[in-house]
Amino acid sequence: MESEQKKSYPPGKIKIMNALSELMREKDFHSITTADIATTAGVTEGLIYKYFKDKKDLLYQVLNGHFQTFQNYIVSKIETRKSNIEKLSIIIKTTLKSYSINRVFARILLLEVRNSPNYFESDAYDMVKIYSRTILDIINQGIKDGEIKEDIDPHALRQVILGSIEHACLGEVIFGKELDTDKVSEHICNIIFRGAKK
Amino acid sequence: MESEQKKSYPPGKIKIMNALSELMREKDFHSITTADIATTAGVTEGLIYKYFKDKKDLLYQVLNGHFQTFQNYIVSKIETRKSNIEKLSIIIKTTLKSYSINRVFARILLLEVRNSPNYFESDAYDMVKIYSRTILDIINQGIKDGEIKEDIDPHALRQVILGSIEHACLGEVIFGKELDTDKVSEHICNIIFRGAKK
DNA sequence: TAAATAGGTTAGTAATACTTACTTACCTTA
DNA sequence: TAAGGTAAGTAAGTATTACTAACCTATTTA
Repeated sequence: MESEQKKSYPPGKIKIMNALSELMREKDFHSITTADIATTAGVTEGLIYKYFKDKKDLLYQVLNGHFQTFQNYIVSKIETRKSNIEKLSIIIKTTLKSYSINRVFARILLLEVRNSPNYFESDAYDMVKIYSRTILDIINQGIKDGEIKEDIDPHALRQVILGSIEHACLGEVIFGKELDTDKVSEHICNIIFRGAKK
Repeated sequence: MESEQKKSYPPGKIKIMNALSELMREKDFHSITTADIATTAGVTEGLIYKYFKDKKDLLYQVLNGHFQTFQNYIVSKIETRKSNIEKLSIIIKTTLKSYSINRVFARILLLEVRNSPNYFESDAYDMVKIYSRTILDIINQGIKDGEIKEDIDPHALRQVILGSIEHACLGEVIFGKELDTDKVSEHICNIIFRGAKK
């Protein structure tokens, strides 16, 4: 059920990371105490600080662990397609699905890390930048290939795509609502690519 | 310079709220201590708990204060317009501008409150719901009036609109970047209403 | 065999959100 | 005009919690 970490990490470290992951399904990060984490993991509080600089570092590393799953899932889906619009559609659908499958990941990424400045110097954020860059590249290629209108601002389009995805997930992440990712992504793509105006 | 609160609040309460507001321009909520707030306000820590249930309640009330400014600004702009598309465009532009002018407000709304469940029972969240409902109503009216395609899902369109706005502000809020709100909102509207696909 | 290293524990400490008991000043209204 | 009530504010805590330092013990390594 748990166990995303396959690395040759010491067992205690894995237990700690899984414990936080588990607790974050119910509570927000700030109201989870280090004592909580330790007892859930079945280790002592002190051990947390053997493996993690501080509580936030633990959060970032958990985030990074989930990122692996995310990246693999995304990459496995895009490559085969030739059309850039199709690629973007796949990214939208796949990202939505990833967030849906992996809600703790979504919760950390969308709600918990963004308010602490040092997150933006973390490895996890580097991965976000790569992901985000990928989208921009596809957009630019799409404009070059004549699939996307040339009067579209690439950065703006990326913003609309990312914003739509994230906002669509919020209800899910915050209230635990179910989300029909196929349907929602279709609706979003419909709006973004074909436009809402008659 | 400060002073948004005109209500007949006791002076200490106003000072406390303004103090938090001020501190939040530089730090994130969690790294601001109650001692910080008290000294900045020129009162004692105890007084905070005379007027606010806890630190988060203070945050929510500050948010509510800023909401007043926000609502007034928005409302003053929409009413005169007749076209629904135009109304939505104005909302996008005006919201972006509001966030830009009032960054502390944006920071609280987009980064700080969403991760604590009891925010969603606060008065502040009720105002968000009203704002959000307004957008949905305009969309539905737009479909009825034949301005917006009838195969568009109203909730999805709202999500795209809100998501685009919020994501566009993130850089601003997190990194303090400047944002050309007129330009950005134009780009966003261009994509959402006319579509990105050639 | 000595020593270093890895995995883990115990028992703290400092900081910080929040409380309780108290003071002072102001406003009723009888 | 004085008593009583209340609103505004203070002082001095307490309990919780993130984090630390020193210690233990087994297993590898030289």
